[in-house]
Amino acid sequence: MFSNSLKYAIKAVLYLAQHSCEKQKISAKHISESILVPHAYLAKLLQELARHNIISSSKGPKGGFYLNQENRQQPLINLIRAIDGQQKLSTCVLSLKDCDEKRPCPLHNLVAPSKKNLMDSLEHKTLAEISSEIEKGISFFPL
Amino acid sequence: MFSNSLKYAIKAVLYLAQHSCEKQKISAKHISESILVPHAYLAKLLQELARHNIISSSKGPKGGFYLNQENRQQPLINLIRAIDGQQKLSTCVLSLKDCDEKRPCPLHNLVAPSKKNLMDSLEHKTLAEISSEIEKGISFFPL
DNA sequence: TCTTAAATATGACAAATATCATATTATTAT
DNA sequence: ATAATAATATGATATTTGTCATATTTAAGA
Ligand code: FES
Ligand code: FES
Repeated sequence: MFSNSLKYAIKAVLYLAQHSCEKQKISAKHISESILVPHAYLAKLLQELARHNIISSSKGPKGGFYLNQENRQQPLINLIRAIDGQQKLSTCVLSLKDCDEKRPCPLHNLVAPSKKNLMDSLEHKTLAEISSEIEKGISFFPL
Repeated sequence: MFSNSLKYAIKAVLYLAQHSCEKQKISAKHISESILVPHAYLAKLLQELARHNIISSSKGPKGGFYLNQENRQQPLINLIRAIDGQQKLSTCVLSLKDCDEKRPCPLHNLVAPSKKNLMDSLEHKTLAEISSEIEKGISFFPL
């Protein structure tokens, strides 16, 4: 459902949401060891996320990656789009040209409701909200 | 969302649902030309589907692939499992070991309802039903 | 029984994704 | 200023997925 890269990216960002702030930046190495993801690979993903302004970064000693307030207020879908690209989730499941309510493909009516539901969720849930649910014990993020 | 292989397989099976029966078998070559899928690749997929009893086949002249009554009564999920394997749809979106309502991962509550909804749909909709909707003009299957 | 049409089995090749490595650049602190 | 730290840019390798090709087996029909 989600690519490997995306899973890693989500884990890393959630880790940052919980352990970083403007004053407490975290290195790619530290993150990779914490969430058990190959560090060279994660570094690349983090760079991509920083480039898309999903996360923040600063170079040099005491530098690292972190989430600022603006980052935290973004919906999860932004992260997904940054890693997997724009279209992945929005195209027809059979890759037909125009996925259209007027001319639905044989699977459209079957999957469209679930998909719309999922998209709405991803569109509205912010990183801050997800992080807060972990803190409240509503969800669990094992490392 | 669905792999390329799966999309091709679904198209081929829907084509068979509409154009084949025990007395009217269709060759891989004919199918591949009709649904515009590379024929060597499709042949492999069709063989895999036949092996899993999603579709029927017979060798030799006048042979080919087709759907019998039993094939048509199967839910779409069987086809998906035959091509993409058992686990793809059932695992945690973050690949955590036990996706559990008791200990939901940070994305579980967000995606689980949509996923459950989709799984239920795929579990209950038969190939016959999908095919019938195309015939009734409820959905469209452009070739 | 022989030819032919088709699936089946197997494997080679290509492209995309995932993984690893390294040289460069920027920033902090001494 | 200089040394150390950490991101950035770039690219190499490995694995998976997608694509293509071919030899073998089975069954129909002449
Ligand atoms: S037309 Fe295929 S999913 Fe909408
Ligand atoms: S625990 Fe991750 S999706 Fe259920």
